Amino acid sequence: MPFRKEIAFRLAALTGLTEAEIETCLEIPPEAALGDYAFPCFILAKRLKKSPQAIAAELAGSIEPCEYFERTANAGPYLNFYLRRAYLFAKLLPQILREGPAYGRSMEGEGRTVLVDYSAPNIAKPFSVGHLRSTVIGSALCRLYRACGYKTVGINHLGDWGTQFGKLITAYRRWGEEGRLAGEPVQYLYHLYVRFHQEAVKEPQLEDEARSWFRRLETGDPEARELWGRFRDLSLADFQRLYRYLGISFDSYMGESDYNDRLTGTIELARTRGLLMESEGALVADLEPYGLPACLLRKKDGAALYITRDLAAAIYRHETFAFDRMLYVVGAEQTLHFQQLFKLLELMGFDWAQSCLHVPFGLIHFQDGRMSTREGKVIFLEEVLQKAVELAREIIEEKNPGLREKDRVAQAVGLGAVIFGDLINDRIKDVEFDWDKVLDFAGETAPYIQYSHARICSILRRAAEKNKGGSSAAGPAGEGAPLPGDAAQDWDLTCRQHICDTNRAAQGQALTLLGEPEEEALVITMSRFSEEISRAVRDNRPSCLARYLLELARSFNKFYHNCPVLTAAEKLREERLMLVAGVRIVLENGLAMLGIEAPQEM
RNA sequence: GCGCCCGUAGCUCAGGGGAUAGAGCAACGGACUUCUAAUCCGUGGGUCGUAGGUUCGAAUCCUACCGGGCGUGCCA
Repeated sequence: MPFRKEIAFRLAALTGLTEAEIETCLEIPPEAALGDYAFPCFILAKRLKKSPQAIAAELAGSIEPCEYFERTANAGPYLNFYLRRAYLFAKLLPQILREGPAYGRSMEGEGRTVLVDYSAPNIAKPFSVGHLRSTVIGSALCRLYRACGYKTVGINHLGDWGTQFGKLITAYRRWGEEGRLAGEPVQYLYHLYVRFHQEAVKEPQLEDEARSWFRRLETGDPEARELWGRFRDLSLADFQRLYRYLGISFDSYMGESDYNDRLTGTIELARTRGLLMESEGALVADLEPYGLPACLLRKKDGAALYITRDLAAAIYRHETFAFDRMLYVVGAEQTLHFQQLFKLLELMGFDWAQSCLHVPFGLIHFQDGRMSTREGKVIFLEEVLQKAVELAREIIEEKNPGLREKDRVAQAVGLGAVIFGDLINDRIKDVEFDWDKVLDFAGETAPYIQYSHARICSILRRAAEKNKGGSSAAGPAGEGAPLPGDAAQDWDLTCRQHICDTNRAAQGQALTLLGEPEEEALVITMSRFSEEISRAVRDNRPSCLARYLLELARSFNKFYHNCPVLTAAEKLREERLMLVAGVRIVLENGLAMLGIEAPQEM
């Protein structure tokens, strides 16, 4: 809704401030009684040589009511704007119902392409909860940018190259058993990886052997290539199973190994730009003049490094996708790496280096220290997801044993809880892994939002049944709970029918009966949906949207407890049905942007 | 040593120049003959790490210090 812009436009004419300046100062008052938007007048005090209180009073007197705002009032140094309730109920609400799944989408990024590099697990290491953050944050960012009209390309830059493969080859040649590899590939490779590090403590020459095997891999040694290929394929298949389960997909799986034939060219380019010097047999870029430590592009044994492959990948991506922006959703511990990467790209003459952005996030750790794949101190994502889904299943069994499609609902709720748990907090914060928290489905969680959504669906379903004289259109059993993601079925027919009815009603009549504080709070909160999406995109922080959805769900639950829908008098019932149908749309669309399903029953 | 990040209620965290610092969890007390109690209502709970500074105004910006995390050339 264009409320902020409207205020900025009107105040710009009266104050001489620019619209952008005004928009950035606008706030939401701490109490509903103080209005819906507020402009603090302090910044004008000096210029006008008047007290902010006087300015607020003056402005309040010279702003006429309009379509959006029914009045303005000064409260101390603030100029407060009161949204026209009739507008919200009669215009915004029908708009939400009309747009349905499209509500919240915008075209603000039209014509621009954003690459998002995320997940990027190390092949041949099991997927741990540590990898979840990049996966879930990156996936949400893709969906959010897409919702804003950007063309997005999600890239899974697989960690399928590097010294760890030398380690694995070494370990497999020493202790490997064909049968075990075939049986449980990822678990077994992990076992070998841990064993390698255990043995390497006693036998340090293992590390040299591993480096040498990696070097042979790089030069195309057939035995090394053959083993690497098998490790890679087996692991990738396992990851893809997990991504499918999580409902996450990528546009490209190009990994580190895919850039091998571009490494020499990349190094040459850096050399011709005068960026490289030799030091102790290695090729080094001196970044000292830019306040960064020097970085190695090639080891003394001739093998390339992570940053070399990242340079090659970035160049390739810009050639291929001509992106306007590229995000690297990678842990904060790699901040320095990306500073060096971006600086090198710039020095190599790529002006698009400034379009590259590291989107860092904090570490997941245990109470007593960090997770470590090498030491075997990890929690597998698979285990977390399984436990969450199982628990959801138990709760369903206890609370709603008659529910159809229990497994699918349990999956939506369990996965939702885990995904949301990772998105709710500012990504930069470290998080302590805590089973109790992961398996908590009450309070600020996805199940809380999903439950609100399911309750609305239940109201809409009952209303539709009532309208049809008891005959249900929900399917053969009449109690169906189809889940989103099921193409044609993802929208319960009864709900759809009902929304069509209310939509027709909305066009024909003004909504005049709504006006309880809970009802106003709902529609005002809904009006902020697109603002919150924009903010999440602007700051690359899905947590903004996650928190907003909680607020809306909380607001709905208050309404639910204070304002009966089905038992209200007929006209009021119709209007309230429209209201909750709108809330349902926002909840479902918002959850979808976070990669979370919204079951219609739970 | 140097660099970056974090420090807000017992716990987990919002708020990132503006009105009386907010949620959830945990604790205690209430609400299911009424649209799903995975819910709602109420109570208690704060030197916003410390000390300075900038400002009409600081949890928010700056400086220093303290505490924790991460990084700091042959890993990714």
